[in-house]
Amino acid sequence: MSTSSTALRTHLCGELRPDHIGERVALCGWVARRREHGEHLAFIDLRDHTGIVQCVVDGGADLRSEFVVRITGTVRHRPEGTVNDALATGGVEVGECDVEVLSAAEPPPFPLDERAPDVDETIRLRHRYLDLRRDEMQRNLRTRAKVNSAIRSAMDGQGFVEIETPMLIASTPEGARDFVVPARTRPGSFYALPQSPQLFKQLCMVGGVDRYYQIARCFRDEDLRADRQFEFTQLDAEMSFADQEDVLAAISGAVDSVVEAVTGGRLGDVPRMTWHDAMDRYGSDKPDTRFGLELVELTDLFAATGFNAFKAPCIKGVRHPGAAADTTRSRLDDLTDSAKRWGAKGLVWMRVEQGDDGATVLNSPVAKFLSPEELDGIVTRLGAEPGDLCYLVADDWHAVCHVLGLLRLELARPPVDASDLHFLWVVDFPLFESVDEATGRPVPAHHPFTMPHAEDLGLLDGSPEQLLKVRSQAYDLVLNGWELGSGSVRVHDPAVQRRIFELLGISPEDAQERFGFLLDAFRFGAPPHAGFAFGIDRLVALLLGEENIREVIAFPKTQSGGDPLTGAPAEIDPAQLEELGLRLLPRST
RNA sequence: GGUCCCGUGGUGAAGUCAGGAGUUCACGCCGGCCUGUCAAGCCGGAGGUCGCGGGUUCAAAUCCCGUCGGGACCGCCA
Repeated sequence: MSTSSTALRTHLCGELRPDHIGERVALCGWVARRREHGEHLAFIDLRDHTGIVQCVVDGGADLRSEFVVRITGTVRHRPEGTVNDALATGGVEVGECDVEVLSAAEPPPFPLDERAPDVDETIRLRHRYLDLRRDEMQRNLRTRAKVNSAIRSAMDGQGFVEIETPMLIASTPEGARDFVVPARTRPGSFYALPQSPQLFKQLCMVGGVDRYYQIARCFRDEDLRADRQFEFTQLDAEMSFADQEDVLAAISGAVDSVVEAVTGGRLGDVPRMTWHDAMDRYGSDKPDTRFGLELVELTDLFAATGFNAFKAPCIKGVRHPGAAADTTRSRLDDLTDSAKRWGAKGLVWMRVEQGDDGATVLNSPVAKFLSPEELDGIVTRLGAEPGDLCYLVADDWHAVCHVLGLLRLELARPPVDASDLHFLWVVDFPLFESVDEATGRPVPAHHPFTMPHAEDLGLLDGSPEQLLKVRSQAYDLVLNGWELGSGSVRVHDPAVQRRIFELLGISPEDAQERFGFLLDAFRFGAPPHAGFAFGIDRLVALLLGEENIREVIAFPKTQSGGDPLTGAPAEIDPAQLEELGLRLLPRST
């Protein structure tokens, strides 16, 4: 069946070309623009999802913006000198038009053209059905559909089976805050919406599925961001009898298909970096490797320093080449404030200048507290040259990396750019991200079913310091500083699982209570398995050069979680509450 | 939980720092003119509780407090 012709139309607006000249066509669409020249002539730009074509109405036309019309006419050459190269259809026009109004329309509340991105986003969202008519949004929706399609064929081709897992599941206290749904049939009980299909996909492995995937909607009740919505979509996958390499290869295959479908290019070999390197050099577990400004280790230079602020377990620096001239003092003060908000005790900045004797000197409020050797060391280690600005932070390793990592982004992060894609696997995540000072227990970096590195298993019985050295078989996919997704090899050995639960302070009773169904399943023969999930909203946004995933979601929510179109979230009828056995607390003021 | 920015006819902006008549610009809208335009053009017109509430002041879009809405970020997101 043709994708163009229907009962009401023979062609789509954007597909008319000189090849069609002479054909009598019927087009349907919206009046994008009209140029009326009195009662004798009018130009109507007719728009559908494929584009715009100019229709010439002799005798004028009483149409308004966004009227839905059916225009029947003849495709013809544009007269000499009136070809419009800005339009794909600009070589032709539709003449001898009969116009039938299918729906009249009120004037749109905002311009549906290239000016729309400047419009208050609330207004766009309140009238999202109008926003979606725009080229850019049509492109985004269709690219997203193409991505889903590419993912499905890539996963199908690799032997993965698409399985739908439930949306109404039991809440587990780990991870993000759950969205919760009251259970009418069991008052006082609640379902939760899945943060991910994690446990179900592992059950699929026990169920002999071998390779599972799902384009899965996930829900997390945490604060929203440019790259985070309450509900988002992941490619979720799991493989049996597989290790990390198998998973990376399979996911790379899917991402490669996506990149090819969207850009025509190929993914190529995705570089890898250990988590420790990522933190050490970029101050982030999702480093944006499109630009330099790497963190430079300086700790040893200050082993015997007299400067109290630098008597710290870790000191690192960042060099911002050539930034001295256009970085004002007030900007430096702002950066210092930011660094403090990010958790630093302070931020040391140094302007690199050329001294009278030609030597490189550091101009900084703290320079007088540092020895010549220390200053020389900074210059040498950072490779500082006159005109540069250098920033130093002293604290423990985590804090230094974190603050300089954020500073690095603040100083030099390039805008989203679809033509400059730096994919990166971050591997060897630690099993535990920290040790809780109050309880002395390690805090898991991933979920508690993450398999440690085989050679680090012995450290599980060691000191807290040794525990923090345990690497896990967990890995993230990063693109231009956005975490696209993560995965791990799962624990399938009951002894290892018991030990990890024990370390985390999860008693056998707790474990049974929370994940009993999974542990039970594992008792009946669990294959070694590993998996991954990546966020499709984020991937599509970055591939399209969008700074915000709302641009690739048909009906997204605002930062406060509202939908200006439907008014969600909304109060519900007291009768509904009654039926659910719920009563509202008085609002706190 | 926190930091910062924004809110002015339907839309986008200027005006706010430094208080003085709802002032201005562009688009859109309505009417008129117009036979080759393409963000058509020309002429005329309508349209605003300056988000909301309170305070200061002779006087508030402008200053102060609060609040609502939007955005970016930190925390949070196993």
